[in-house]
Amino acid sequence: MTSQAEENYLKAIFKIAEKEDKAVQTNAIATAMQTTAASVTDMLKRLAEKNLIAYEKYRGVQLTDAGCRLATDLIRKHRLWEVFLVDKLGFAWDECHDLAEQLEHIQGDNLVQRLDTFLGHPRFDPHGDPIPDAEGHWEFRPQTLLANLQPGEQGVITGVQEHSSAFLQYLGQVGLTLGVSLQLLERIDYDQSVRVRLHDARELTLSEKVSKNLFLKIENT
Amino acid sequence: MTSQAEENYLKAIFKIAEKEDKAVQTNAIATAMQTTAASVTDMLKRLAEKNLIAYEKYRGVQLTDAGCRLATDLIRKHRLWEVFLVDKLGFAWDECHDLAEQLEHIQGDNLVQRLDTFLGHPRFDPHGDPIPDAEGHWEFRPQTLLANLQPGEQGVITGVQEHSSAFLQYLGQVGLTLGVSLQLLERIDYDQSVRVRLHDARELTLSEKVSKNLFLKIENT
DNA sequence: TAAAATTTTTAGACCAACCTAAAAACAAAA
DNA sequence: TTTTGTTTTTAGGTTGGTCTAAAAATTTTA
Repeated sequence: MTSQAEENYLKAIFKIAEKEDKAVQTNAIATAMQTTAASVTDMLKRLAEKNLIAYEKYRGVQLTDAGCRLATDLIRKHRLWEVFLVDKLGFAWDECHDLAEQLEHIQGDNLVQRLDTFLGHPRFDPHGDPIPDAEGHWEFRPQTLLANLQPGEQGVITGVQEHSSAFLQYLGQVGLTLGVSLQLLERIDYDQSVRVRLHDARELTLSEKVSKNLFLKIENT
Repeated sequence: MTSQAEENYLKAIFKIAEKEDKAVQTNAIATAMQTTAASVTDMLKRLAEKNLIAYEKYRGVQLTDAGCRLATDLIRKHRLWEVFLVDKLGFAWDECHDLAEQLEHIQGDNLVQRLDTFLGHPRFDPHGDPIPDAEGHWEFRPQTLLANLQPGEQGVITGVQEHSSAFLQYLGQVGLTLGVSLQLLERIDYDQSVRVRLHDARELTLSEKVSKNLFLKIENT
């Protein structure tokens, strides 16, 4: 019905639309998919033909309900497979993305549902991103960037904004993973870096870049 | 490196070569892949170009060492995924083939190895077929068709010759799955059907067709 | 061994998905 | 409002994988 290429476009469009609430532009898709604008235009015509997007020449695109549903299902599959790879197969959280990118395209009755059950209906993936349920809905979880914490405030790591391998590997190395709780000691005015204390009393200095990509749920002390 | 289509051809060639020990013919591949001889010829050229098969016009093909290795790896992956689907996700043994057919093409460092470990290094898949090890080797397991048992002889079900959904479903319905032990009571001369007694004392009559597709390991009584 | 039947290959075409280069539409600035 | 610059689309081409129909090679039969 829908090819892997089509699915990848739908997912890319969904993710761009999530951030900016306006029609998604051809170039934005081209950049996200690492391809050319011409190729994107080609594909947009196909997707419009299948009523998965609303496409007006030169005006950008929007997912239709059907397209949106398909994209959400893909994200659900992707994130469930990531949980499988990390929780069951023991991959690190920076190693699972490319594999999940392939696994999300596997088609079969009941597969997702059975996988979900097997994994214990997880609601978040290994990066803290929410997993849509079978109806395509997910709950909003309030979380704050470490960069926005006040000195003295304490929180537990709930997710990352950037998903690059380099960032995830770095976090893993210094012991910052989901569920770790930490307290903001001080913010250095000069470069906006922050000093934090971990649960085990270890102290770390984190750059502004790190603090702007790390989500926490603030805890009352 | 190798596309899914190429991989499927290699696997088909491997499976045909396994049965008949001579060069594999174009038509045999076409039949197995449900495609045309012309398409097969096209693909054979590509595979020969990549040194995965030895191809001589009009003379059929043989897998090279590289091609054979690739095919064996695919079979390993296919069968490991089948174990996953049945043992972990709870699919029936007649439901897992199509999914495994997709999953076997997933590429990633360590994936197969980790999956193998997670599953506890199974040596046989849910249909009793042997799973090649990481080096591509598998052991031969002596087994006999139910049709070749002598009255009075007893055995435990170790596999099936036919893998059709209809056959597997039928077996499941009458309680014949891997590991079930049974004794051959008598063979009816008229139609070569057989009467067997199961471990739980239940008696069944099985057609010749069934008895010629069911493997057992003979047990000494 | 020649004719008939079968198998295999070539020739030519199609589709999905991509590309580059050029043209067209739109947006911004002078 | 005309020019300039950016974005998007079109035009035309490539590749992998498929197809049908026709030609060529091989095998079987007479």
